[in-house]
Amino acid sequence: MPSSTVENYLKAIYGISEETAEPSLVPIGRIAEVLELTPGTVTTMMKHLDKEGFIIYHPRKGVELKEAGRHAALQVIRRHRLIELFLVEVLHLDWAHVHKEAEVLEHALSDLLVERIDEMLGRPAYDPHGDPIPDATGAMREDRSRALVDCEPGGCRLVRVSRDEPEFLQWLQKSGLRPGTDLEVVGYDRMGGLMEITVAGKTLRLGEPAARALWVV
Amino acid sequence: MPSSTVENYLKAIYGISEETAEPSLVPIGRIAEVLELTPGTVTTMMKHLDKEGFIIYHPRKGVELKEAGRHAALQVIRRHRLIELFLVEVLHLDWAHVHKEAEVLEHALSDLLVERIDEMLGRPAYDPHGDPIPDATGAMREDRSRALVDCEPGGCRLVRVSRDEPEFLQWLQKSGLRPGTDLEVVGYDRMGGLMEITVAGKTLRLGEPAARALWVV
DNA sequence: CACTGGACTTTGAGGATTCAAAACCCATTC
DNA sequence: GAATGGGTTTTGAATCCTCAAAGTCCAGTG
Repeated sequence: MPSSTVENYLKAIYGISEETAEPSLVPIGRIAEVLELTPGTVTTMMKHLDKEGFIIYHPRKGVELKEAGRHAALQVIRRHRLIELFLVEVLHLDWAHVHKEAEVLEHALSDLLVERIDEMLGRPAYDPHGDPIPDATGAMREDRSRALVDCEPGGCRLVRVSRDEPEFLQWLQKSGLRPGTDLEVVGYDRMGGLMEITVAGKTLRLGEPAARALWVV
Repeated sequence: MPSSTVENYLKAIYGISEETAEPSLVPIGRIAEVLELTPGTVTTMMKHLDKEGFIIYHPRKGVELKEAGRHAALQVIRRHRLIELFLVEVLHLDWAHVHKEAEVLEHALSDLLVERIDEMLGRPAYDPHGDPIPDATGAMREDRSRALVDCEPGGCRLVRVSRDEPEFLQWLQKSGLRPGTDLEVVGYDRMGGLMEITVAGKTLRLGEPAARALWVV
């Protein structure tokens, strides 16, 4: 029932609200930034989403998702992640390129089709980037990973990658880094923002933005 | 590049122009009927499609596709038919229900994805309804079938079904009629509009609209 | 407490797509 | 040749989503 535009707003709001551990209001400017729209456009839509019962709009403060909004967002995220996995597993598309494809398809698949795909993939819990896939009710695994950048030297396993750029993902792949890969932190130079790790015997140096996008247990 | 709205107009125009053997101008009212829009809406869009170079708009007479329009239409039809086959073959959706699903997805799949699906299905020539699938250049098999309603008594093979309603398709399926099924025309009562055929030993009676939607060789 | 800067809201507008209803054109009829 | 009627076009308006730019609010500063 919500248009794909509305779905994208809700997904963005959900995503931003998940960025911080503490629950807090999502600022309008942040939504505008994520969706690459002007703040005025977002304000207009926030009033609309409030009237529709998806969010509570606190003028000049920000917005928060209501249950209906959270649920709609999780359904879109579920579709997105199932589609990504489907494209990789069944159609053998490249891990690095499925994101944009899924961004479109997540608004075009019927519930029946999503259910069929979910079933075919064996009700998977994680997508190709290591993000948890919500089940049909919206529930998903708690994330227990830490950002690599916060790790002390020692062994750990990469479980999630929180960036979407194909170039970055392709570089990871070439470096042997995929969700599931075991690695060892050699050391981190906080001042220089440079981390040294070992993967399959080879030594790699990561900049801080990269080390912040890799999540390990 | 054309919006999905434009794609639907072009697909409709192409479809109507294929209804008659002789090439002739496609009337505005027919397009409105197929797309369930008012004639005024269609007129507006025809001017736009003409300006964009997809068609030639002859006011008060009708429209004809230019090469760009024909090509765009065939690409959409290609996507539609490949998606239908994919849904049936890979996701095991019911033959009777894939049309509406494909109607949405045909506007959401990238060229890369279409190519991948085409390859996976072995570059198929026909979709689940027996309609020919254009190749990447827009070329497709010539259709040599005749409407069942025009057949003399004797044996023939069902190759195509030209209606989309799930109820009709489900009824066909229950009656053992699918593209590829051999059948025998027992007789046709033109006045009563009733055709009697034999399928796998069983006798079936078809009304004229049904006998007109079944195509045989 | 007045001032400033930054974030947010408002306003006016435009593109895409659609409708209802009035106006129009023209082949056919009388 | 004028009238009729059906298909087409025009007109005015609405919805959805978007922007630019002007206006507003408020936390923090001096």
